[in-house]
Amino acid sequence: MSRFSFELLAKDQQTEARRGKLNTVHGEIQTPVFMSVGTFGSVRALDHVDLETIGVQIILGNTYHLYLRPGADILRERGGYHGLIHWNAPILTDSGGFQIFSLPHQRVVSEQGVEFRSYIDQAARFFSPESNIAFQETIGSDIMMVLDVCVPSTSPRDVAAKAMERTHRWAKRCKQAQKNHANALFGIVQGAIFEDLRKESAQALSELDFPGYAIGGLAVGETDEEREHFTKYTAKLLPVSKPRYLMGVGTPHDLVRAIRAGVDMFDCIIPTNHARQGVAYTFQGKVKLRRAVFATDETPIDTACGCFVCRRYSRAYLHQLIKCDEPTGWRLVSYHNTWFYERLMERCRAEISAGTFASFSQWFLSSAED
RNA sequence: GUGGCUGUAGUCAAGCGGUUAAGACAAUGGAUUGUGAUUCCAUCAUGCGCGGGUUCAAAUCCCGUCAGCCACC
Repeated sequence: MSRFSFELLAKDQQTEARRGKLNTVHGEIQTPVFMSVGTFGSVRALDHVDLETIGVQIILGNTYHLYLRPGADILRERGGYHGLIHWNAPILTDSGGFQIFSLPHQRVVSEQGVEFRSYIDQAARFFSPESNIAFQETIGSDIMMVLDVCVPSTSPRDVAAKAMERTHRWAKRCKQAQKNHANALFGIVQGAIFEDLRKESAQALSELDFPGYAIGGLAVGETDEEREHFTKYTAKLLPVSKPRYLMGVGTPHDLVRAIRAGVDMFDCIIPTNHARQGVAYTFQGKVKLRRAVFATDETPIDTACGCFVCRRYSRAYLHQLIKCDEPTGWRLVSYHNTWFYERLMERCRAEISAGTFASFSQWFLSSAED
Protein backbone atom coordinates (compact mmCIF):
# COMPACT_ATOMS: atom_id res chain seq x y z
CA MET A 1 0.00 0.00 0.00
CA SER A 2 1.35 3.35 -0.98
CA ARG A 3 2.23 5.71 1.81
CA PHE A 4 2.84 8.46 -0.68
CA SER A 5 0.24 11.09 -1.46
CA PHE A 6 -0.12 14.64 -2.66
CA GLU A 7 -2.62 17.15 -1.33
CA LEU A 8 -3.37 20.40 -3.07
CA LEU A 9 -3.86 23.07 -0.42
CA ALA A 10 -4.31 26.20 -2.50
CA LYS A 11 -4.29 27.43 -6.05
CA ASP A 12 -3.33 30.90 -7.17
CA GLN A 13 -6.09 32.71 -9.02
CA GLN A 14 -3.99 34.64 -11.52
CA THR A 15 -1.27 32.12 -12.30
CA GLU A 16 -1.02 28.34 -12.34
CA ALA A 17 0.88 28.35 -9.04
CA ARG A 18 -0.13 25.74 -6.48
CA ARG A 19 0.47 25.23 -2.80
CA GLY A 20 0.58 21.61 -1.73
CA LYS A 21 1.83 18.91 0.57
CA LEU A 22 3.57 15.65 -0.19
CA ASN A 23 3.30 12.81 2.29
CA THR A 24 6.07 10.24 2.31
CA VAL A 25 7.25 7.43 4.54
CA HIS A 26 9.80 9.78 6.02
CA GLY A 27 7.56 12.77 6.52
CA GLU A 28 5.73 15.64 4.91
CA ILE A 29 7.02 18.06 2.34
CA GLN A 30 5.47 21.46 1.77
CA THR A 31 5.34 22.48 -1.88
CA PRO A 32 6.52 24.25 -3.90
CA VAL A 33 9.77 22.72 -2.70
CA PHE A 34 13.38 23.05 -3.68
CA MET A 35 15.36 19.86 -3.19
CA SER A 36 19.05 20.14 -2.42
CA VAL A 37 21.32 17.87 -4.39
CA GLY A 38 23.22 15.37 -2.26
CA THR A 39 24.77 13.13 -4.86
CA PHE A 40 27.12 11.10 -2.72
CA GLY A 41 25.32 11.27 0.60
CA SER A 42 25.75 14.87 1.59
CA VAL A 43 24.81 18.20 0.19
CA ARG A 44 28.33 19.16 -0.78
CA ALA A 45 30.12 21.28 1.83
CA LEU A 46 27.16 21.06 4.23
CA ASP A 47 26.22 18.52 6.85
CA HIS A 48 22.83 17.41 8.10
CA VAL A 49 22.84 19.81 11.03
CA ASP A 50 23.26 22.64 8.54
CA LEU A 51 20.38 21.27 6.49
CA GLU A 52 18.19 21.02 9.58
CA THR A 53 18.85 24.58 10.71
CA ILE A 54 18.15 25.78 7.19
CA GLY A 55 14.91 23.82 7.09
CA VAL A 56 15.71 21.57 4.15
CA GLN A 57 12.77 19.21 3.70
CA ILE A 58 14.14 16.65 1.27
CA ILE A 59 17.46 15.90 -0.40
CA LEU A 60 18.40 14.14 -3.60
CA GLY A 61 20.57 11.12 -4.02
CA ASN A 62 21.94 9.84 -7.30
CA THR A 63 21.34 6.26 -8.36
CA TYR A 64 24.21 6.38 -10.82
CA HIS A 65 26.77 7.46 -8.23
CA LEU A 66 25.48 5.34 -5.37
CA TYR A 67 25.38 2.28 -7.58
CA LEU A 68 29.10 2.67 -8.24
CA ARG A 69 29.90 3.60 -4.64
CA PRO A 70 29.11 2.25 -2.13
CA GLY A 71 27.04 -0.18 -4.21
CA ALA A 72 24.11 -2.43 -3.38
CA ASP A 73 25.70 -4.68 -0.75
CA ILE A 74 26.79 -1.93 1.59
CA LEU A 75 23.57 0.03 1.11
CA ARG A 76 21.53 -3.05 1.97
CA GLU A 77 23.63 -3.74 5.07
CA ARG A 78 23.50 -0.16 6.25
CA GLY A 79 19.74 0.19 5.87
CA GLY A 80 19.71 2.00 2.58
CA TYR A 81 20.64 5.57 1.99
CA HIS A 82 18.78 6.81 5.07
CA GLY A 83 20.71 4.43 7.29
CA LEU A 84 24.05 4.97 5.62
CA ILE A 85 23.95 8.73 5.86
CA HIS A 86 21.95 9.14 9.08
CA TRP A 87 19.19 11.14 7.47
CA ASN A 88 15.63 10.49 8.58
CA ALA A 89 13.81 12.93 6.34
CA PRO A 90 12.61 12.23 2.80
CA ILE A 91 14.94 11.58 -0.11
CA LEU A 92 14.39 11.48 -3.83
CA THR A 93 16.69 9.59 -6.16
CA ASP A 94 17.37 10.44 -9.73
CA SER A 95 17.60 7.28 -11.78
CA GLY A 96 20.85 8.10 -13.52
CA GLY A 97 19.27 8.70 -16.90
CA PHE A 98 20.68 12.18 -16.94
CA GLN A 99 24.16 11.16 -15.83
CA ILE A 100 24.37 8.49 -18.46
CA PHE A 101 23.40 11.13 -21.00
CA SER A 102 25.65 13.88 -19.71
CA LEU A 103 28.83 12.04 -18.85
CA PRO A 104 31.28 11.73 -21.69
CA HIS A 105 31.61 8.00 -21.19
CA GLN A 106 31.11 5.66 -23.96
CA ARG A 107 27.68 4.17 -23.46
CA VAL A 108 25.49 1.89 -25.47
CA VAL A 109 21.77 2.40 -25.22
CA SER A 110 19.60 -0.43 -26.46
CA GLU A 111 16.00 -1.40 -25.90
CA GLN A 112 17.18 -3.71 -23.14
CA GLY A 113 18.86 -0.94 -21.17
CA VAL A 114 22.02 1.07 -21.09
CA GLU A 115 25.60 -0.04 -20.81
CA PHE A 116 27.78 2.67 -19.36
CA ARG A 117 31.23 3.15 -17.91
CA SER A 118 32.01 3.65 -14.26
CA TYR A 119 33.58 7.05 -13.70
CA ILE A 120 35.64 5.41 -10.97
CA ASP A 121 37.37 2.60 -12.82
CA GLN A 122 35.90 2.77 -16.33
CA ALA A 123 34.47 -0.72 -15.91
CA ALA A 124 31.44 -1.51 -18.05
CA ARG A 125 28.19 -1.54 -16.05
CA PHE A 126 24.61 -2.03 -17.04
CA PHE A 127 21.21 -0.67 -16.06
CA SER A 128 17.97 -2.05 -17.29
CA PRO A 129 14.80 -0.28 -16.19
CA GLU A 130 14.19 -3.28 -13.91
CA SER A 131 17.63 -3.37 -12.30
CA ASN A 132 17.59 0.38 -11.92
CA ILE A 133 14.35 0.30 -9.94
CA ALA A 134 15.58 -2.64 -7.88
CA PHE A 135 18.60 -0.58 -6.94
CA GLN A 136 16.55 2.51 -6.12
CA GLU A 137 14.52 0.28 -3.81
CA THR A 138 17.76 -0.85 -2.18
CA ILE A 139 18.58 2.80 -1.67
CA GLY A 140 15.18 3.11 -0.04
CA SER A 141 14.21 6.23 -1.88
CA ASP A 142 10.94 7.91 -0.89
CA ILE A 143 10.56 9.16 -4.44
CA MET A 144 12.18 7.14 -7.20
CA MET A 145 12.51 8.31 -10.77
CA VAL A 146 12.06 6.13 -13.84
CA LEU A 147 15.11 5.43 -15.96
CA ASP A 148 14.68 7.78 -18.88
CA VAL A 149 16.48 8.54 -22.10
CA CYS A 150 17.65 12.12 -21.98
CA VAL A 151 18.90 13.89 -25.11
CA PRO A 152 20.00 17.50 -25.66
CA SER A 153 16.98 19.76 -25.95
CA THR A 154 18.43 20.96 -29.24
CA SER A 155 18.23 17.47 -30.76
CA PRO A 156 16.55 16.99 -34.12
CA ARG A 157 12.98 15.85 -33.99
CA ASP A 158 13.57 12.20 -34.89
CA VAL A 159 16.24 11.85 -32.20
CA ALA A 160 13.99 13.47 -29.60
CA ALA A 161 11.05 11.32 -30.68
CA LYS A 162 12.97 8.06 -30.44
CA ALA A 163 14.35 8.95 -27.02
CA MET A 164 10.86 9.88 -25.86
CA GLU A 165 9.28 6.67 -27.12
CA ARG A 166 11.91 4.55 -25.46
CA THR A 167 11.45 6.57 -22.27
CA HIS A 168 7.78 5.61 -22.36
CA ARG A 169 8.50 1.92 -22.81
CA TRP A 170 11.06 2.04 -20.05
CA ALA A 171 8.65 3.95 -17.79
CA LYS A 172 6.19 1.10 -18.12
CA ARG A 173 8.87 -1.46 -17.35
CA CYS A 174 10.01 0.57 -14.34
CA LYS A 175 6.48 0.67 -13.01
CA GLN A 176 6.08 -3.06 -13.42
CA ALA A 177 9.43 -3.63 -11.71
CA GLN A 178 8.41 -1.72 -8.60
CA LYS A 179 8.04 -4.04 -5.60
CA ASN A 180 7.99 -1.66 -2.66
CA HIS A 181 4.81 0.31 -3.14
CA ALA A 182 5.15 2.31 0.05
CA ASN A 183 7.40 4.63 -1.89
CA ALA A 184 6.60 6.63 -4.97
CA LEU A 185 7.86 6.25 -8.53
CA PHE A 186 7.60 9.28 -10.79
CA GLY A 187 7.41 9.27 -14.57
CA ILE A 188 9.49 11.65 -16.66
CA VAL A 189 8.13 13.58 -19.62
CA GLN A 190 10.56 13.99 -22.50
CA GLY A 191 10.13 15.45 -25.98
CA ALA A 192 12.79 18.17 -26.11
CA ILE A 193 11.44 21.41 -27.51
CA PHE A 194 8.67 20.02 -29.70
CA GLU A 195 5.17 20.78 -28.53
CA ASP A 196 3.59 17.74 -30.14
CA LEU A 197 6.18 15.43 -28.57
CA ARG A 198 5.71 16.98 -25.13
CA LYS A 199 1.99 16.51 -25.52
CA GLU A 200 2.35 12.90 -26.61
CA SER A 201 4.77 12.23 -23.76
CA ALA A 202 2.56 13.78 -21.08
CA GLN A 203 -0.36 11.75 -22.37
CA ALA A 204 1.49 8.45 -22.59
CA LEU A 205 2.83 8.82 -19.07
CA SER A 206 -0.47 9.98 -17.64
CA GLU A 207 -2.01 6.76 -18.88
CA LEU A 208 0.51 4.83 -16.81
CA ASP A 209 -0.86 6.65 -13.76
CA PHE A 210 2.24 7.61 -11.84
CA PRO A 211 1.88 9.31 -8.43
CA GLY A 212 3.95 12.22 -9.77
CA TYR A 213 5.43 13.51 -12.99
CA ALA A 214 8.69 15.12 -13.84
CA ILE A 215 9.45 17.44 -16.70
CA GLY A 216 12.78 16.17 -17.94
CA GLY A 217 15.04 17.12 -20.78
CA LEU A 218 15.18 20.83 -19.97
CA ALA A 219 18.15 22.92 -18.88
CA VAL A 220 20.18 20.90 -21.37
CA GLY A 221 20.87 23.37 -24.13
CA GLU A 222 17.73 25.38 -24.80
CA THR A 223 17.36 29.14 -24.30
CA ASP A 224 15.76 30.69 -21.23
CA GLU A 225 12.69 31.55 -23.29
CA GLU A 226 12.36 28.00 -24.61
CA ARG A 227 12.77 26.63 -21.11
CA GLU A 228 10.04 28.88 -19.77
CA HIS A 229 7.72 28.13 -22.65
CA PHE A 230 8.13 24.35 -22.50
CA THR A 231 7.87 24.27 -18.73
CA LYS A 232 4.57 26.10 -18.94
CA TYR A 233 3.39 24.12 -21.91
CA THR A 234 4.24 20.75 -20.38
CA ALA A 235 3.02 21.51 -16.86
CA LYS A 236 -0.43 22.32 -18.24
CA LEU A 237 -0.63 18.87 -19.85
CA LEU A 238 -0.05 17.00 -16.59
CA PRO A 239 -2.75 15.76 -14.20
CA VAL A 240 -3.81 18.52 -11.81
CA SER A 241 -3.92 16.22 -8.82
CA LYS A 242 -0.35 14.96 -9.15
CA PRO A 243 2.87 16.73 -8.17
CA ARG A 244 4.98 18.16 -10.97
CA TYR A 245 8.73 18.14 -10.75
CA LEU A 246 10.93 20.21 -13.05
CA MET A 247 14.23 18.37 -13.10
CA GLY A 248 17.53 20.18 -12.81
CA VAL A 249 16.16 23.71 -12.72
CA GLY A 250 17.35 26.25 -11.86
CA THR A 251 18.09 29.87 -11.11
CA PRO A 252 15.87 31.80 -8.68
CA HIS A 253 14.03 33.35 -11.63
CA ASP A 254 13.63 29.95 -13.30
CA LEU A 255 12.02 28.64 -10.12
CA VAL A 256 9.59 31.51 -9.73
CA ARG A 257 8.63 31.37 -13.40
CA ALA A 258 8.10 27.61 -13.13
CA ILE A 259 5.98 28.00 -10.00
CA ARG A 260 3.86 30.46 -11.97
CA ALA A 261 3.52 27.68 -14.54
CA GLY A 262 2.28 25.22 -11.91
CA VAL A 263 5.45 23.32 -11.00
CA ASP A 264 5.70 21.97 -7.45
CA MET A 265 9.19 20.52 -7.13
CA PHE A 266 12.71 21.44 -8.21
CA ASP A 267 16.26 20.38 -7.78
CA CYS A 268 19.40 22.07 -8.95
CA ILE A 269 23.09 22.17 -8.25
CA ILE A 270 23.23 25.94 -8.68
CA PRO A 271 23.05 27.07 -5.04
CA THR A 272 25.78 24.71 -3.87
CA ASN A 273 27.82 24.50 -7.05
CA HIS A 274 27.97 28.24 -7.61
CA ALA A 275 28.62 28.79 -3.93
CA ARG A 276 31.97 27.08 -4.28
CA GLN A 277 32.89 29.62 -6.95
CA GLY A 278 31.89 32.42 -4.61
CA VAL A 279 28.53 33.26 -6.15
CA ALA A 280 25.94 34.12 -3.51
CA TYR A 281 22.22 34.57 -4.24
CA THR A 282 19.90 37.10 -2.66
CA PHE A 283 16.47 38.61 -3.25
CA GLN A 284 18.39 41.45 -4.91
CA GLY A 285 20.37 39.21 -7.26
CA LYS A 286 23.81 37.63 -7.30
CA VAL A 287 26.84 38.70 -5.30
CA LYS A 288 30.03 37.50 -6.98
CA LEU A 289 32.28 37.31 -3.97
CA ARG A 290 35.46 36.71 -5.95
CA ARG A 291 35.35 40.21 -7.36
CA ALA A 292 38.07 42.50 -6.08
CA VAL A 293 35.62 45.13 -4.84
CA PHE A 294 34.49 42.81 -2.08
CA ALA A 295 37.93 42.54 -0.53
CA THR A 296 37.11 45.52 1.65
CA ASP A 297 33.33 45.24 1.86
CA GLU A 298 32.38 44.92 5.52
CA THR A 299 28.68 44.35 4.84
CA PRO A 300 27.16 40.84 4.83
CA ILE A 301 26.09 39.10 1.61
CA ASP A 302 22.57 40.37 2.31
CA THR A 303 21.74 42.69 5.17
CA ALA A 304 18.15 41.47 5.16
CA CYS A 305 19.08 37.78 5.35
CA GLY A 306 18.65 35.98 8.64
CA CYS A 307 21.12 33.16 8.10
CA PHE A 308 24.04 32.85 10.49
CA VAL A 309 26.51 33.63 7.73
CA CYS A 310 24.89 36.99 7.07
CA ARG A 311 24.51 37.71 10.78
CA ARG A 312 28.15 37.13 11.51
CA TYR A 313 30.41 37.41 8.46
CA SER A 314 31.31 40.12 5.97
CA ARG A 315 31.70 39.92 2.23
CA ALA A 316 35.36 40.81 2.79
CA TYR A 317 35.87 37.68 4.90
CA LEU A 318 33.98 35.44 2.49
CA HIS A 319 35.99 36.94 -0.38
CA GLN A 320 39.15 36.00 1.49
CA LEU A 321 37.97 32.43 2.17
CA ILE A 322 36.86 31.84 -1.41
CA LYS A 323 40.06 33.30 -2.86
CA CYS A 324 42.06 31.02 -0.57
CA ASP A 325 40.01 27.93 -1.52
CA GLU A 326 39.12 27.41 2.11
CA PRO A 327 36.48 24.68 2.63
CA THR A 328 34.90 26.93 5.24
CA GLY A 329 34.20 29.44 2.49
CA TRP A 330 32.44 26.76 0.45
CA ARG A 331 30.37 25.84 3.47
CA LEU A 332 29.41 29.37 4.42
CA VAL A 333 28.34 30.40 0.93
CA SER A 334 26.62 27.05 0.33
CA TYR A 335 24.80 27.53 3.59
CA HIS A 336 23.68 31.00 2.66
CA ASN A 337 22.54 29.97 -0.83
CA THR A 338 20.64 26.93 0.42
CA TRP A 339 19.07 29.13 3.08
CA PHE A 340 18.13 31.66 0.41
CA TYR A 341 16.55 29.03 -1.87
CA GLU A 342 14.62 27.66 1.10
CA ARG A 343 13.40 31.12 2.09
CA LEU A 344 12.45 31.87 -1.52
CA MET A 345 10.32 28.73 -1.61
CA GLU A 346 8.85 29.52 1.78
CA ARG A 347 7.98 32.99 0.55
CA CYS A 348 6.34 31.58 -2.59
CA ARG A 349 4.27 29.18 -0.50
CA ALA A 350 3.16 31.99 1.79
CA GLU A 351 2.29 34.28 -1.11
CA ILE A 352 0.28 31.54 -2.83
CA SER A 353 -1.62 30.86 0.39
CA ALA A 354 -2.26 34.56 0.83
CA GLY A 355 -3.43 34.95 -2.75
CA THR A 356 -0.69 37.47 -3.49
CA PHE A 357 1.70 35.30 -5.44
CA ALA A 358 1.06 36.92 -8.82
CA SER A 359 2.20 40.34 -7.71
CA PHE A 360 5.03 38.96 -5.61
CA SER A 361 6.38 36.93 -8.51
CA GLN A 362 6.07 39.86 -10.87
CA TRP A 363 7.99 42.04 -8.45
CA PHE A 364 10.66 39.40 -7.97
CA LEU A 365 11.15 38.72 -11.65
CA SER A 366 11.43 42.38 -12.53
CA SER A 367 13.34 43.75 -9.56
CA ALA A 368 16.48 41.67 -9.56
CA GLU A 369 19.01 40.31 -11.99
CA ASP A 370 18.93 36.54 -12.11
C1' G B 1 90.45 42.91 -6.21
C1' U B 2 90.37 38.54 -9.90
C1' G B 3 87.59 34.72 -12.43
C1' G B 4 82.89 32.53 -13.52
C1' C B 5 77.52 32.33 -13.71
C1' U B 6 72.81 34.84 -14.00
C1' G B 7 69.61 39.10 -15.17
C1' U B 8 62.73 37.95 -19.87
C1' A B 9 55.37 40.20 -16.71
C1' G B 10 53.71 40.67 -9.72
C1' U B 11 56.29 35.43 -9.27
C1' C B 12 58.60 31.00 -11.60
C1' A B 13 60.19 30.33 -16.36
C1' A B 14 60.81 28.79 -22.14
C1' G B 15 63.37 30.96 -25.93
C1' C B 16 70.17 30.39 -27.74
C1' G B 17 70.02 35.37 -34.94
C1' G B 18 64.47 35.21 -38.62
C1' U B 19 56.96 36.05 -38.96
C1' U B 20 52.52 39.12 -33.94
C1' A B 21 58.28 36.78 -26.97
C1' A B 22 55.99 29.57 -25.02
C1' G B 23 53.92 27.86 -20.58
C1' A B 24 52.64 27.92 -15.28
C1' C B 25 51.09 30.58 -10.94
C1' A B 26 49.04 35.16 -9.38
C1' A B 27 45.85 39.15 -10.87
C1' U B 28 41.25 40.96 -13.47
C1' G B 29 36.64 39.75 -15.77
C1' G B 30 33.12 35.94 -17.44
C1' A B 31 30.70 31.12 -17.45
C1' U B 32 28.22 27.34 -14.70
C1' U B 33 20.74 24.70 -14.46
C1' G B 34 18.17 15.90 -12.99
C1' U B 35 27.02 17.64 -9.32
C1' G B 36 32.91 13.41 -13.35
C1' A B 37 32.89 21.54 -10.68
C1' U B 38 39.17 22.71 -5.65
C1' U B 39 35.95 23.06 -12.95
C1' C B 40 35.93 25.82 -17.63
C1' C B 41 36.79 30.36 -20.76
C1' A B 42 38.86 35.21 -21.76
C1' U B 43 42.29 39.24 -20.74
C1' C B 44 47.14 40.17 -18.92
C1' A B 45 55.46 42.11 -21.78
C1' U B 46 55.28 47.40 -28.80
C1' G B 47 59.04 44.58 -25.05
C1' C B 48 63.63 40.67 -22.69
C1' G B 49 68.57 45.05 -16.29
C1' C B 50 70.70 49.72 -18.65
C1' G B 51 73.74 52.15 -22.79
C1' G B 52 76.13 51.45 -27.27
C1' G B 53 77.55 48.32 -31.54
C1' U B 54 77.44 44.27 -35.52
C1' U B 55 73.49 42.56 -38.99
C1' C B 56 68.59 42.98 -44.07
C1' A B 57 67.02 41.09 -39.10
C1' A B 58 69.10 40.98 -31.93
C1' A B 59 65.81 38.69 -25.88
C1' U B 60 69.43 35.81 -28.67
C1' C B 61 76.22 37.90 -31.16
C1' C B 62 80.04 41.88 -29.49
C1' C B 63 81.66 46.05 -26.14
C1' G B 64 80.70 48.84 -21.89
C1' U B 65 77.94 49.44 -17.47
C1' C B 66 74.85 48.18 -13.18
C1' A B 67 72.78 44.38 -9.96
C1' G B 68 72.62 39.45 -7.71
C1' C B 69 74.99 34.75 -6.81
C1' C B 70 79.36 31.48 -6.55
C1' A B 71 84.61 30.56 -6.33
C1' C B 72 89.50 32.33 -5.44
C1' C B 73 92.75 36.07 -3.40
